[in-house]
Amino acid sequence: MESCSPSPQLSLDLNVGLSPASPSQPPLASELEAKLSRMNEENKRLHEMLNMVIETNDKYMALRSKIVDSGNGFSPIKEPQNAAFPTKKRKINDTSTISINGSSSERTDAFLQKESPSCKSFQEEIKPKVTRIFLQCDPANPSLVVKDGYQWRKYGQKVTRDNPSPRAYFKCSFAPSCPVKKKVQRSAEDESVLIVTYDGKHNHGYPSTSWSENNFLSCYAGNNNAGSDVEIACREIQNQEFQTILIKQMTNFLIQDPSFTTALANAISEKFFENITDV
DNA sequence: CGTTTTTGACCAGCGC
DNA sequence: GCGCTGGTCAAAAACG
Repeated sequence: MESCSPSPQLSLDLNVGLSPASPSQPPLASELEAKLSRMNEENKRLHEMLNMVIETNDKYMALRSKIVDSGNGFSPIKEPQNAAFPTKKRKINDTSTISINGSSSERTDAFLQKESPSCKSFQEEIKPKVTRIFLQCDPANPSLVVKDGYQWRKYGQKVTRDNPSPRAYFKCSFAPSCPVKKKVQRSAEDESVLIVTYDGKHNHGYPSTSWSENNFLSCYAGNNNAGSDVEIACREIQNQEFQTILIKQMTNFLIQDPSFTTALANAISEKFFENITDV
């Protein structure tokens, strides 16, 4: 995953050790090892970034539930009755929702508003135990396999009432005692969107391999060119524009959540009044 | 031959 | 209690 290295450093490193007189000479083993170690470092870095995003999300969820618990005038909003997650029969666990889209933030926002009109990404009474992720994937590919770095064993598939696309059920098979399950289903409204619901928490470390992470990233970037998707995805993540979009998208989630903005306003005004009363 | 996937059957929760 | 539905089980098939 050489393209995942920070680009200025990469362009320098690639020329190290290459003799100008023999440009066609194959790279030395030491160079390959160096590249491999750089790739591993980059994988770690990306994984840390992913964890940071998840952590930030969890912190927000915890903050929100505290605000709701304290009776600040926020009422939990029920899960919308949408096609992918009907609520008629089963109690749906509180979920956090993360949308991952490599191409367009507007598209994801529009989808979320369409898919979950009342939730608009974070408007639910939420515990971090269940996480829902929206993935942009190739609609022509019928596979419900989402490579996210963990090992999953499929144990069931079911066509649900309100969605013609089957829902696949997976258990984490990396550790025999790991209780984590996930459900994968295409959105009834947009077949290019996979809805992945993670249930539970892994009781083992992240089985980090460059291959699995690369595959997750290739799906993450929503790119269909199998041969070069990893490189393109890595380039996209390194791309400042991509990171800007990611930050914008996270900011939009928070801004669009009226509960969050109200809570923020309350917190600011509280602090403001504290200062006034202190004087 | 071990692992994974498929798929029909079964179970449990919920509304009526 | 009954029927509907989502979730899980487990045997058979497929795969590497």
